[in-house]
Amino acid sequence: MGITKNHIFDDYQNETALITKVLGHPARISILQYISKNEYCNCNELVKATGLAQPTVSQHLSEIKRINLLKQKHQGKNTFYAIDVDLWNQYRRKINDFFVKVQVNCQSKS
Amino acid sequence: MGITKNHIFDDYQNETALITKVLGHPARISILQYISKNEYCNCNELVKATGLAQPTVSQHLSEIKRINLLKQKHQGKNTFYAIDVDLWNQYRRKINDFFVKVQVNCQSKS
DNA sequence: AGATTATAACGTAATATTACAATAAAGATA
DNA sequence: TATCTTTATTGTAATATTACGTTATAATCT
Repeated sequence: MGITKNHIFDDYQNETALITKVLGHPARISILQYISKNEYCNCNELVKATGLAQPTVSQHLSEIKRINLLKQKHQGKNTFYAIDVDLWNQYRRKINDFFVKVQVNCQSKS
Repeated sequence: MGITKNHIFDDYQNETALITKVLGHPARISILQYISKNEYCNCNELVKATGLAQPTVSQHLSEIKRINLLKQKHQGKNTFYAIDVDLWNQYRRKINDFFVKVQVNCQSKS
């Protein structure tokens, strides 16, 4: 149906999947790389960096905002973006922990 | 268009996105958790564990196979699944490195 | 004021994803 | 052989995603 049955999974599974889903597109990987190297860049820079049209970049930024990873500063007509490093680090630990847990489970069998 | 422009991104970006994309669904998180705890389980067990229909589980297994994370043993009518722990560990490092790189970039600015 | 710039929002086409019923295939069992 | 079991495949409906043209909004510049 194209619709995910989130209700049959637990919070941990849904949250883990949501974070990885947001990272699951090369444009968003590219955008995150660029913002990390150019703190408080604007949308136009990201358009140039990714090679995508402005509305497309804007849409990807919205996806990244869905998990609150972006800090925004408005200055005149510009909007500047930066990564929320604390949250980024939390997500890093969360995803890495998932990997480690699965790995430990596997290894306790062999 | 629903079609990702992979060609405008580099291999690193595409690979990172592909791994996270595969993890980006709660059913696949659930499946990986279950297989890790029950090495060489079969499809029926996963159907029970996830609460999804058998063809849906089969489809999710295919997605996970796309990045070669599953080892299969055929025994009679059964197919048993296990996680390729070495590859899993490689992917863990790859994704964690991405997180760390972005984080380091961010922190070198502040 | 009128033009320009930056970004978000809207609309929409093309494609992808999710989910499952029905079926197929292949081995096991009665 | 006929039936049952297990899993993959096919087909399909519903929904989501990706991408971008167009438009709206808001600020800046001439």
